[in-house]
Amino acid sequence: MTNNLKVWRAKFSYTQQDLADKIQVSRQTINAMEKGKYVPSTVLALKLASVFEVEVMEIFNLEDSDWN
Amino acid sequence: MTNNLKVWRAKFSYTQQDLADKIQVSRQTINAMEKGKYVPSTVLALKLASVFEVEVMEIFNLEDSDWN
DNA sequence: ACTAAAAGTAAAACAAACTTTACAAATAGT
DNA sequence: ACTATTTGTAAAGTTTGTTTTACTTTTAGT
Repeated sequence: MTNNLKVWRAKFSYTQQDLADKIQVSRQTINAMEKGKYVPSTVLALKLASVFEVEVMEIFNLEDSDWN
Repeated sequence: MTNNLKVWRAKFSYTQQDLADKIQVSRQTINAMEKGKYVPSTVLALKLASVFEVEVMEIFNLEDSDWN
């Protein structure tokens, strides 16, 4: 799975800390997400979509490898 | 967070096992999700959305309590 | 160049997702 | 009613998400 978190965050001029506060996670969680270090929970995905007012799929995308 | 998994699954006449196979998890994982026993990963949410060809938000919805 | 803010990273600890096995309860078809 | 299929549930175990603390590196402003 890939994500455009960094792009959306830039678009809103939020720091990682700003975004972390908004969705109530630690800054490291935001950082690790942007770095693709792990797959966040659906609640986090929905919260991010809510913050940026977009669909989840505009932030997160499945890769072919997710189906293997 | 709530979900309409059961409704979507019924709409497609899939058994829990069918759906489990499609998104490659155990049947118990599907069952537990439908029962709201835990929050699935974003990969699973995206796979379900893909199977049912809908947006993630048509299956999963945030509750007010998710923001507290 | 200096400084402050932001971002990257890492390890330890804890919480939660997900699997496996196994069995009981409910549902549907004949 | 009988049987097969489907669903519910539970416990133990493994894996992975998330937090906390802390330190280093990068970026931006003056």
